[in-house]
Amino acid sequence: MFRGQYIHSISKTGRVSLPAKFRDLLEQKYSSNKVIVSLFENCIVGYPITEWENLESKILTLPPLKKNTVDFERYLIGNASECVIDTEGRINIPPLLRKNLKLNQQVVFIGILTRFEIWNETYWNKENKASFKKFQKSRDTIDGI
Amino acid sequence: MFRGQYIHSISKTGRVSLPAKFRDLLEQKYSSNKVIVSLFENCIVGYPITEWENLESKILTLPPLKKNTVDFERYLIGNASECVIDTEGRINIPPLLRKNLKLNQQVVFIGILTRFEIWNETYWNKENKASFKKFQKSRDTIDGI
DNA sequence: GCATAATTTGTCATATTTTGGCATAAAAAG
DNA sequence: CTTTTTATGCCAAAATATGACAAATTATGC
Repeated sequence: MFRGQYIHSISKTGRVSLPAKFRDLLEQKYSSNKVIVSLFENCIVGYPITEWENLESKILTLPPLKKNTVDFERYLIGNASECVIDTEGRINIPPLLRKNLKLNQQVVFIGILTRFEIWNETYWNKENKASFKKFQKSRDTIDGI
Repeated sequence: MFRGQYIHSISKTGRVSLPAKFRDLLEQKYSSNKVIVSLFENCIVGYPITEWENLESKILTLPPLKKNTVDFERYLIGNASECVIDTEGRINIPPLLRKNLKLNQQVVFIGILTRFEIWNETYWNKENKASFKKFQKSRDTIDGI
């Protein structure tokens, strides 16, 4: 499972190292050197390819031309990109995602079970403050825990 | 699967490079250098031939003289056109589609699983702003995901 | 039906971007 | 403190996007 927070540098071309623990997990649990990244709220989400394909196969069962489906797909798939992890453990974040989220200099990786997020450091500091309030609300309304 | 966004230039004659990832997919998964393009909402949709034929065979099961069917067919099929991908990876967008959507200078490609879209950049920038809101609505209302 | 003009297509050339991999700095582990 | 692992700057090589132009095709007028 992905867990924890890590701060890394991102290059001008959008290249960034994955945290070593994430790489180990991808290699050992998922036997894969690929992840899919997409846009989600104010950050990037990254999924191991098998986890992402699960999601896609569900999406493929939706009626493909209905407005609701297209709106959903256009955002989540339209912002997605397959990233190959190179021999140095790095991936490239596509230009438009980078621009959108102002990813330059320092970014924060956050592991969340089957996925991870990548934040602009400044955005993350803000979000993290708001995060506690959101958590307080959700803990009481969430089902099954 | 088609995924992600790419900005490309379109020439005065309507010639435009497909994103390299799209070309690779067409070659490897679909073994084809042809796509079908048509009009959809405020953009062009492009399909690999086999995916398009899937769609057509579904359409052929509809009651052929019902108003709803004819309206649907006239638009989607009536605007469709086959495009051959040249050795440099480019296609030609037919003049009427180009005119209709004001495709000149910069266009945006958006990959959506089995198909892709081509937008006038300015239109897309507008739509993209609305897109996140639409996503927010659809993510909570869509079934099974 | 033929000659000319207009448009489209094929191919080359090149600027730009992306990728691969070495080398070193920084951090972590022993 | 030493060794190992990890992160990242750097540069050469490869891939990509696209302008330019000649050849081929299509359209138009006589």
